[in-house]
Amino acid sequence: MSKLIKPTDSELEILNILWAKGPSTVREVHEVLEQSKDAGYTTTLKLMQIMHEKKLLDRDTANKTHIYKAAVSQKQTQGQIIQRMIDAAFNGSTTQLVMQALGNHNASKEELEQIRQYLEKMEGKKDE
Amino acid sequence: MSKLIKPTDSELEILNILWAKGPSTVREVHEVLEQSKDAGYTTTLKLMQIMHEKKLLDRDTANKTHIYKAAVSQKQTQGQIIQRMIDAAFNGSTTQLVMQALGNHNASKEELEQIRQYLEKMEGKKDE
DNA sequence: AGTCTTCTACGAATTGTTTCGTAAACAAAC
DNA sequence: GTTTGTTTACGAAACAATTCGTAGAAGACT
Repeated sequence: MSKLIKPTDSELEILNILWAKGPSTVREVHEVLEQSKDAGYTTTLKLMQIMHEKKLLDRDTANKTHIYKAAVSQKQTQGQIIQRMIDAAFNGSTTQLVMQALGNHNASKEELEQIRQYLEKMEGKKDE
Repeated sequence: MSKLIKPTDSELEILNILWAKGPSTVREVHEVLEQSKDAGYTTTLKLMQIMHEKKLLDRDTANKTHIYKAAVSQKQTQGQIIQRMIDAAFNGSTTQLVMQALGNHNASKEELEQIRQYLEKMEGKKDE
């Protein structure tokens, strides 16, 4: 049984920062956040405290300035978000999602090639 | 400029029903909804009224029993949902999303083949 | 020690979503 | 025409997410 991870959009922004930077203080996270959105410091603090309550973040309170880090893996979180979206908006069809994503986005030749190779690797696995 | 479509999860459930069934009454939608969740009739009604205010649904009030239909296309809605998710959870990389989706889900050989063909068609287009 | 800054904690206001009770309009059935 | 059932409209309650002001603790600076 694996835990249900359902971050809100704001929470996901914070998780992204922590995944990229590793363990950080509220101030460090806030400084990154400030670049893209307009929010006060205590707003970021409160959000991260709530995320800690929800077990999305771990924190080290040994020092006055607490250190937070993601308590959920990027991969697992992405997996669950995708799955929910496939169920909610794509009638459960991964294929539909993938095609929509590719068709929508005007991927570069390099990207398409990368995906094609990945696909072949997977098809190969099926033959074993 | 195309309109921003941001349905909540509940709203998306209703959109899915209307996309599948076409124009329907509140009761018809509610009866489908009831199968998967537990909500009163007036809850469904209110949701659909709000969706009409938000221009997610059109309605025909010629008769006492109103007829609702989706005012946004499935394709456009799916496209926007995917794009938001790519930006919010996949660092803007469609490739990352596609690989995660494929890797996660254990797609069947047929599905993989279908996607591979789609890919080739796209790569072909790039050469024109 | 006293001042200044930084940080956490708390609580409240705001906003948005979801839920449903109740009433009024309307139609159908008796 | 009065009862019964279905529908819409309205309003309010319950809940969750977001925002931020304020207070107090902790440390740094002189």
